[in-house]
Amino acid sequence: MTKTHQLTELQLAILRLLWTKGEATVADIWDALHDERGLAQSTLATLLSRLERRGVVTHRTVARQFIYRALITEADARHSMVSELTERLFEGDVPALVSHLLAERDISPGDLTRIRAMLDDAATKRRKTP
Amino acid sequence: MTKTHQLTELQLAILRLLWTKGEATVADIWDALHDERGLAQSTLATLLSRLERRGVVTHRTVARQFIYRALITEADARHSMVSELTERLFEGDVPALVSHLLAERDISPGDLTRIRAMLDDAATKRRKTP
DNA sequence: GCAAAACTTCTACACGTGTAATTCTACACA
DNA sequence: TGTGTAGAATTACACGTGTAGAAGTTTTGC
Repeated sequence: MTKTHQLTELQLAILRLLWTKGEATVADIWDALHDERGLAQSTLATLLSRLERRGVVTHRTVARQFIYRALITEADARHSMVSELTERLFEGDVPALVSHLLAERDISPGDLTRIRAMLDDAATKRRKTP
Repeated sequence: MTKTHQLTELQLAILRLLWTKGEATVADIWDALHDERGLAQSTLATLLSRLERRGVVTHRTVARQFIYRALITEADARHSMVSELTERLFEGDVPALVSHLLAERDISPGDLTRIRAMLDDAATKRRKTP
């Protein structure tokens, strides 16, 4: 999965369902999404088949019903989208992105603590697994 | 500047020039970009006028030549794009994004040090400016 | 056996983006 | 005064995405 996957909000909403459910039919996805989004089933069917053409999902057929499944993991998606953003906006400079995150007000003191803990953890792991 | 600006790579390339130069004509931008991208001036003119329609740039006219200037700052762009990504991919959980960054190993030990220093700095500033 | 239900597939349209040729316009120079 | 030219405006097309109605197909309930 070396390719870079740029995914829109709606595409991610669909993928999130597939990631949590493992597999889902168009009807399943419609059930989950149509309340807040009010989309037609045919809309979702179109989206799914386009995602399949892109190699992001696949399906098997059971009783002539399509059961979709993601071909990329959430980590794949996160990795390619975060890398892309870091590249585009911070010339690949990860600390610059972190700095931006810290400078923005949308991070609480508790978040700071959590981040520090992760940092310690990461440093420890580094030492053990070089 | 509350609106959310999603910008593509090419749009950002143009904006970066405007941010560093302050102002630029289509020809200026063409000079800077056409080597690696090989774009026609009319392409850039189209892009600029679309960005102007979106309120991202503006221009003044001097000797019937358009001199463009960005209406949003680099910080604006970073803020809206990073927020968008954090929302889309991490349900707004900033530490989760940082965690991802740390786990993804495209970060060197030196980066870890830099990040820790920034963290200390941020914590200090917090205490002073609550 | 036939009609309704359940799915998939086809077709269509609007909008943003990348891309650029062509046309329009106004000024400067001969 | 006429014309070349520089730059802007117009027009065009392909592609991805969101959106969905319509049409086709297979099952199944009566």
